[in-house]
Amino acid sequence: MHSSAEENYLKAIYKLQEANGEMVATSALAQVLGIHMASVTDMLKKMSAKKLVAYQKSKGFKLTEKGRLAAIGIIRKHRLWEVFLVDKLGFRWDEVHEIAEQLEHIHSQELIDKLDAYLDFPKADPHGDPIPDAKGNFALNKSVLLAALPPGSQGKFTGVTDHSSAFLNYLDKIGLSLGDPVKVKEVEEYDKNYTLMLKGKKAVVVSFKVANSLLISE
Amino acid sequence: MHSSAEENYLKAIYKLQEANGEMVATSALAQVLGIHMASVTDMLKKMSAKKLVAYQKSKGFKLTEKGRLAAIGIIRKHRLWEVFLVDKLGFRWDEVHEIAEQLEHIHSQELIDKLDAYLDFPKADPHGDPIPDAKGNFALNKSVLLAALPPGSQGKFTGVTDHSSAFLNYLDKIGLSLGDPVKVKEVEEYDKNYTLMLKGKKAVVVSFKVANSLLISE
DNA sequence: AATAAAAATTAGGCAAGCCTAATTTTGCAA
DNA sequence: TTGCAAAATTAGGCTTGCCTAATTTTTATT
Repeated sequence: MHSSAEENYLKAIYKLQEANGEMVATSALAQVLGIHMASVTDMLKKMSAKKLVAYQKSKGFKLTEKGRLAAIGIIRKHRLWEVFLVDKLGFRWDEVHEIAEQLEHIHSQELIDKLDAYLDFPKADPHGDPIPDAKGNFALNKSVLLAALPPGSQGKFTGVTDHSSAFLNYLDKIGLSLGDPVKVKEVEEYDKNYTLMLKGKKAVVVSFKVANSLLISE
Repeated sequence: MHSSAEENYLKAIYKLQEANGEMVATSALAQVLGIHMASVTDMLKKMSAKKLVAYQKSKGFKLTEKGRLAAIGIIRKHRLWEVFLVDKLGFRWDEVHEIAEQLEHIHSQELIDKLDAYLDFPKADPHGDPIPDAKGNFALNKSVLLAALPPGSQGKFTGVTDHSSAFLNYLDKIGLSLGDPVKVKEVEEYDKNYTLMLKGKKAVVVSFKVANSLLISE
């Protein structure tokens, strides 16, 4: 079994690879984990020895297949627990991240299998992030950033790329929830503000920063 | 916040005090925690500095009020999670201890409050052990050991003092479940075997060892 | 190619929690 | 009361995962 520290490295490396391509730098990892580079070098040496990551001289490192599967397992646990916290316990979507960060390190395959079944095999967490199945496969979601859509486009709001409480609360405030239909009415050239039509013909104007944090599908 | 190691000490000390009276010995703690005495001495020095336990020269040590409340909080979490695992996820009563040992160390007061409400404020865990409320109070249960009852007595089976899988599975096998009525039909003087009448007029003969692990109320 | 800045690694340390071995303290029996 | 055994503590060490400071390697710029 892996330690919590190792699991946090695995998750962080996985996410960095997702976001920035193949190879991950020591400095990038240090930054997202909030620790010093020397510590990262240390830990990666140990994780290399365990065949969880592979170095490539002066190019960085990446997860091995073993490491990738372990990382997906942790992400699966995190997201299932988030669903539990919101759907069953009644937490708000901006409150669950820290608790799930702890729960994701509980070691019991049977627990996760039963939790998954209890939640009725959800495909996404409360922020729209996809949940891999027990075999590590994601039901692929072909969402795009709202900021990439031209005026006139429409679709369904299915995820966020900014998971901060501040952002999630902002969405609550303008009345935008996961699954809602969204139409891009107008894009102001000058400041890139987006005018959106929401459910119930409600028009809202959001900044590019916001448009760049919303994922749209369909 | 306390570390998992500290929490395990707190829980162990609490249980030893419950079972054997006030003062707890280094050796007893080392034994139940499965570690060496020197390690216990180390840790207790640290926990003393934090005012979680109080030494009494050459008499042993005991929990301070602060330590007692912390211990009860951990026991509360452990038992609530056990209820969740059995009632919601469908685990058997002999399977939940190890998983709850991990879950009890999750730090979030709000999580426990919501879990408690979600489970409808249970008063006992799947083994009949009482669950303290949010203020640390146990709804007192005045159960007695079956082995202390004379022939002819009857009551309800409300708890066990042996939590091993082997014992719990044995109870399943003879068809005895928490809450069932039990009557002591006969006690054999020679070998102290107990003949019990269970639900549906089923008679079973159990050893003294078994009678000594069953708690009866009412 | 020279060199400065950025990235990475090495070296040495620290706290938590455990260990073994050695020593001291305590308690009980003769 | 002595003396031995059990209990407890001290001393020194180890691993994990982090730290700072110093050094080396890489990369980018001129």
